[in-house]
Amino acid sequence: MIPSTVTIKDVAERSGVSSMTVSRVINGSERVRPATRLRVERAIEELGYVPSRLARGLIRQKTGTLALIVPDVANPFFTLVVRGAEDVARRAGYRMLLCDTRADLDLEREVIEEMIAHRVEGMAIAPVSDRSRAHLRRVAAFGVPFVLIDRTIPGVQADAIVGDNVGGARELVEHLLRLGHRRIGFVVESDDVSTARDRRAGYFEALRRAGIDPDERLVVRTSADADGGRAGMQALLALDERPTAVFTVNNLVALGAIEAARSAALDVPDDVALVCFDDIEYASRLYPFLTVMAQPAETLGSLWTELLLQRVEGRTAGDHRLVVLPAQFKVRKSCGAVTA
Amino acid sequence: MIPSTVTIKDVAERSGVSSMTVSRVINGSERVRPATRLRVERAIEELGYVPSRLARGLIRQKTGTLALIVPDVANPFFTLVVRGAEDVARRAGYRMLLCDTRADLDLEREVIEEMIAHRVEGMAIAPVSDRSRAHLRRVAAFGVPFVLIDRTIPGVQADAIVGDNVGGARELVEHLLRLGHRRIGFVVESDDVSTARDRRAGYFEALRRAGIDPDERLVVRTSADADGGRAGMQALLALDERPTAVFTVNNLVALGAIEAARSAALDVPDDVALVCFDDIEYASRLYPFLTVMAQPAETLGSLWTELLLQRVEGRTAGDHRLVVLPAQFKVRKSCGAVTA
DNA sequence: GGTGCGGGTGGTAGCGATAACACAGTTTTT
DNA sequence: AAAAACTGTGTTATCGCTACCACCCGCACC
Repeated sequence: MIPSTVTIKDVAERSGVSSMTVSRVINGSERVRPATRLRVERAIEELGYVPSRLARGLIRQKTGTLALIVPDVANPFFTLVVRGAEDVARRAGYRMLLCDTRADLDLEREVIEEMIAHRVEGMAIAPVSDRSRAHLRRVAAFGVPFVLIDRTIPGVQADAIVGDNVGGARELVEHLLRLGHRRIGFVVESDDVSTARDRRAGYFEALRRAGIDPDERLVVRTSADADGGRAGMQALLALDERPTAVFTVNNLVALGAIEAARSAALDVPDDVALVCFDDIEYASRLYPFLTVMAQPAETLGSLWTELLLQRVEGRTAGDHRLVVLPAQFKVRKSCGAVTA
Repeated sequence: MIPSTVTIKDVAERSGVSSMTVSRVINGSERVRPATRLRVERAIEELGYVPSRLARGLIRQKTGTLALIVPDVANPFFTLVVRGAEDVARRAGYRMLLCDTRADLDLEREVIEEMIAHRVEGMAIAPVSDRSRAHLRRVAAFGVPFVLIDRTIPGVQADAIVGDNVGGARELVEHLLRLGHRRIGFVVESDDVSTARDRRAGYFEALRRAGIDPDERLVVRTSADADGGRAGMQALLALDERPTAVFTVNNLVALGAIEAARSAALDVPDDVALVCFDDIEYASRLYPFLTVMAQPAETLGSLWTELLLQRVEGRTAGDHRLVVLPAQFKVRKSCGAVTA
């Protein structure tokens, strides 16, 4: 046990050549006589030699690893991002270090530092909030290419891939307006996350276009999870004039909102209509009643490698690009027409 | 840009000491005069130096990384495993390389090879099937400690953490029996996955204890995803004497089964009762009608590091341990009593 | 005033791989 | 036939860091 790792020298010795020749065989160089190559390959086989990426990385100054940093891997949206990212990274010959920041700024700083120490060749980051700016500047200062995913940050120059938050939100709200809703609640997280900001903008834009004077009391700010959704919905239902429809900033918030509505003995969509951003794949199959603006999460996860590798390999030196992926509107039954 | 990475020598030069002293400062050695330490720390700060884990790993023969290899990160069960694993790995001072094998044996072999090349200090593997045996032998031969999670493999000596599949399945089926069901269908994947084998054993055990002669036609073998569930349910519904209740091997299969039942204009649980292994967190909140045997996925993901690190750090040299986590029975409404 | 000791620091040699060059032997070119 | 080009291989010098040992210094001790 613990066979003190076979090195290139062991292989060289066993096959009676220098380690350079072994290196050439490993790397598929042409400049090796077939007979020699065969001897080396047999020695590799017999010894079970696997070249160390550590050593190779040190001399080549490339580790072959990328980092993906997200606020919550268990969020169904990011789960798909992760799968898309892992897949393309591997196809491109890279391994992926996954970090979950738990939406914690300090933890984010810490893991970013660790990824720098690991000399990852690039990072994809869904930042916690605008306050992640300092962390990203550090990454940039260190010369590590990175791509923002899902969320942008004002003042941070970088390639970014996001969904169409303004347009998507507007479309969802316009859908509710077409159904006759006039008092539309909005449950949203803090404004220092770009997605929240943009969806808020879309919400107001839709109302303005419809000539509706927005009522600030209908906009509730909470945390971006199910607990927040529950609290937000409760707040909306407690209003004197409660909304007939509610737009929640994402899927988890929607879940909490539905639970709160049920607790108040209200039915979705009969008593209160509901729409949200992001789909919940499995839940939607079981309960196909939630109207959502589904983002192409897996695509979002798979595109970043392309952008990143263009930077890494120096194929793109120009301006930073913002890729906005169109969201897909899925009308289901969570928003009946106003009947009252 | 590309500030050609600051090295320990740059720091040494700037602070007027040797790189050994800088190394001592980085590693918190006592043997450094406070004044010197201060000078070095300032230089580190000014240059933005971050020590390379590559170089350190090469000399220390430790990379500080672990690998987690699962068949599908987007499966809600594994998603939780991933989160649990990432969390404890980081707390223990390790980074985590995540690999998704897509339940593909060839891909599994490939990623395992890559993880060996990366010199991870340990792996947690949810193997594709019993045919992963060869891959694990390779890992063992290389002296890399590993833990099996969720699935065991006959003949592979290793620490393992799994749910109580036999007991859980038996309990689910016994629940159906208590409700009066006698013809209980079982939709399961191939027998070369230990979870399927064990749940099958639990299914038969429950029937046997109840004195029921099992009908092999009620056991349908398909793939372990929603498509398989759909096909499996269709097959069961096409029987002359169709089952009044169905047990599916996991949550995704259950989703497909429900869809198939609906397509056949049958209601769950009124026309056919349904139970399954694994919960679907978000779906269950939205549609709280599925009776399941929930496994402590996140715990399963977090325990492995403990087992693994005991091996890595040589704290445990003894026999391999099998940790069986009790499953949690969640009775919801997907299994009404037999009314016909 | 040697000897011993421990604190603080530096020198040197690698970890395992590859880049860059060197070089002998063979083949092609002029 | 000499020069040029190519083939196949080895030598050497790192990559960035740390293990290991050497060393110098000041102070206590006998």
